[in-house]
Amino acid sequence: MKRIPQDTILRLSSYLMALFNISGEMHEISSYRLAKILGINPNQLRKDLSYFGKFGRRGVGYKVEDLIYSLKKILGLDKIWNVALCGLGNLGRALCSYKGFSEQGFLIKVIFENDPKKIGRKFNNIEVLDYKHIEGKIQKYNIQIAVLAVPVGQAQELAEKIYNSGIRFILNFVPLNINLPSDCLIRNVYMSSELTCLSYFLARR
Amino acid sequence: MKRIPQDTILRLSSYLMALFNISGEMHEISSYRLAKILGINPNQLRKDLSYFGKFGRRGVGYKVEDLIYSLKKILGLDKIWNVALCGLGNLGRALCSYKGFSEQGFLIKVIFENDPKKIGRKFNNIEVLDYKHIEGKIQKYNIQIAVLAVPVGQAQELAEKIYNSGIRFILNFVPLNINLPSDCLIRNVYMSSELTCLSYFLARR
DNA sequence: TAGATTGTTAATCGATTAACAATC
DNA sequence: TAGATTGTTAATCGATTAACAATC
Repeated sequence: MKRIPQDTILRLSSYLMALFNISGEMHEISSYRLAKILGINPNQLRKDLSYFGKFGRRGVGYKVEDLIYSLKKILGLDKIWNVALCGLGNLGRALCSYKGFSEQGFLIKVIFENDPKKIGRKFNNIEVLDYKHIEGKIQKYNIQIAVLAVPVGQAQELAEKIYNSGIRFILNFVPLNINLPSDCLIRNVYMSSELTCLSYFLARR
Repeated sequence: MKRIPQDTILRLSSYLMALFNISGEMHEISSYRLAKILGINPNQLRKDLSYFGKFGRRGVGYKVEDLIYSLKKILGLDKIWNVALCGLGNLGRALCSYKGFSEQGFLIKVIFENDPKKIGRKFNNIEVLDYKHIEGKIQKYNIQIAVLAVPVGQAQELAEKIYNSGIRFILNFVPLNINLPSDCLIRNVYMSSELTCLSYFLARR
């Protein structure tokens, strides 16, 4: 199979999102209509899908339920993934309570902290453990993904601990470019950068 | 000036982030070293900067403090922007308490909600008001940016209200493609899509 | 001066869009 | 059948990378 751009994967995810949102109202949809909802080019939508197979009927379009099913499978959302949340600050607590994650099969199984006041308690019925115990607990809970929501100063060191415990998939909310070997996939969510992007255009409006 | 790619703006923001993180330790830095920290090509860094002028010294590199100053100015971070937060759920509360925003000059001035239990109170010393009053309050507080963190079902209607009140810059956390006239700039933060991207590669590992 | 590094143009690469035969 | 829409190849477009003269 040809190498698939990471942007394609992100778009597939947005197609799925849009399909969820219309699934109550529509049974079938054409690439043209779906692309319009998403504000993109229908050719791109079809091209993205074509990397993975044929999902529509010529002259008709796509069955919404079928395409949802196919996309979930392509994206690995037909499985359950176990997640470790690192950092139980404001953002960590919000992420922990966020329904969107569990609905998609991402389950937060354990929380890591270094604040003695938080360690040993539970949050949302999830154990809050000391950073020190990461290694063993990653195995115990069969964690595949780590979510980083700690202060900037702690992030790099913690990321290395996580890497050494065997984790290779990280969702990073810390405004810092984390340095790990290239076999580790890191997706960065830089919220301030998004605002900054708005700021740039605001200043030139 | 040549049209500047939006990706360039996002990268400039990441350069600034990296410079903040090293500003305590280094006085000068070359494009080569800075690019290495960021995991990108130094040519790209120089190219991105070249859209806006000359910021380094040949044979030497860039003064960290100077480049920070220049980037802040380019990105409009030398100004204060007033923000309205819509939705005081888990995510809304986290965003409201997030230091990263205010540090960069993004000040949340008012919060909008439709839950009668929340309306009329204060959160972090910020007024929580009814959606109904958006129009007038946007003017009163001189708001430039709206942050959307409401349930999916309310987002489109609310976005239209915001648009009609004159806002043209939106940071959207709702997993929905919001449809507004093209003179409105919307940056989407789809947190689930980021996890989904990890899921895709996990499933194929 | 010699070495280093910028700013910028040119070359390459990849992604998006257009076009259209296949087919429902 | 005629109209619609897919799947896919080819053309275009833009972004990234390479290269190098300018210059500190």
